[in-house]
Amino acid sequence: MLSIGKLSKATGVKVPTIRYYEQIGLLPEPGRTSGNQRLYDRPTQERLAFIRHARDLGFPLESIRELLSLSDSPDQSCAAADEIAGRQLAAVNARIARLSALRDELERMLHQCASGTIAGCRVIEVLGNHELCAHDHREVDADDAP
Amino acid sequence: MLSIGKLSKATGVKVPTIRYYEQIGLLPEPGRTSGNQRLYDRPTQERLAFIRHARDLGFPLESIRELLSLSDSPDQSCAAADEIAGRQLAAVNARIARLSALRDELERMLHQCASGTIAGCRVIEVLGNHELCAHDHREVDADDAP
DNA sequence: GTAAGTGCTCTAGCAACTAGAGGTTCAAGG
DNA sequence: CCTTGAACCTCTAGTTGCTAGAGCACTTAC
Repeated sequence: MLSIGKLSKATGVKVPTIRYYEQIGLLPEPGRTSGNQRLYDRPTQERLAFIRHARDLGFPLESIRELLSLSDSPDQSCAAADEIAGRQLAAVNARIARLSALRDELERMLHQCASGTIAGCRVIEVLGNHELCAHDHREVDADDAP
Repeated sequence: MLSIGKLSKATGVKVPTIRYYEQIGLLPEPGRTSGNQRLYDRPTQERLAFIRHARDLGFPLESIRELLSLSDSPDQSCAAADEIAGRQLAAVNARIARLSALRDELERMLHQCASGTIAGCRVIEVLGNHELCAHDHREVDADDAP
């Protein structure tokens, strides 16, 4: 049985994040010590490792919730799990495509800059005038800000 | 002079988003009609187009704020603008690298799946056990969920 | 004149956490 | 045994970049 701090070190998930996962029902409410501190058993540790790994792979928490409930019923077909992973793969590919277009545009912008004053700065100019762009990077869906 | 709806159509920025930009000080408070409705002039329309374009390129609003204040002082060196764009390029490249690793891992996971039951599902198995991964996709920084 | 459409303000919500306040409990050293 | 400091507790609020909805006022076209 592990305290929340030990569990955090063991899985690489921060302490407040673990409590957050409990709050939203991804992790079960753990047992407590007499002094009301959380105590985690092995299965919960594995569950958290699963969540952590899926998050590392970019799965949203809602998908992880589905995957967890699938892994709780081992006799079902794994088609559902494949579908979730496939969706995630498609999303990742779309984001890569989008970001590649952005990278090209940013590089173009930077290469054109003669390092003069703002008045002639290509960076500012291109941002102000979409006509100066090589391609259309607007009409894609998701947010990609860091 | 444009109403907020017309401005929205002209720039492709949604009406509530325009009001939000005003609220956080990215756009100046516009004039109003006698009936208290916003009226936008040409410079503000250009400013919004600039914001929109920079957002499309993934710049965070804080960087856009800096870029806007730079573009207001045309005699300065554009080194600062270059630096911001360079930071954004670095961030985009990092995200592309990260996402490429994730894509590889997801593809590996999916290819290995024999489409049987959950009990033998590689997707679930790999997620539960990081040892089964080809490489380390964890230690990178930003969040990449869609 | 009236009805549809557009505008107004305000509050609350989304993902997925993170940070802080203000207090309790545990573990190790003396 | 007692103290000290780290780790724990709950709760609220903030982050980013919007989006949705309630409940009104105004404008425009017929």
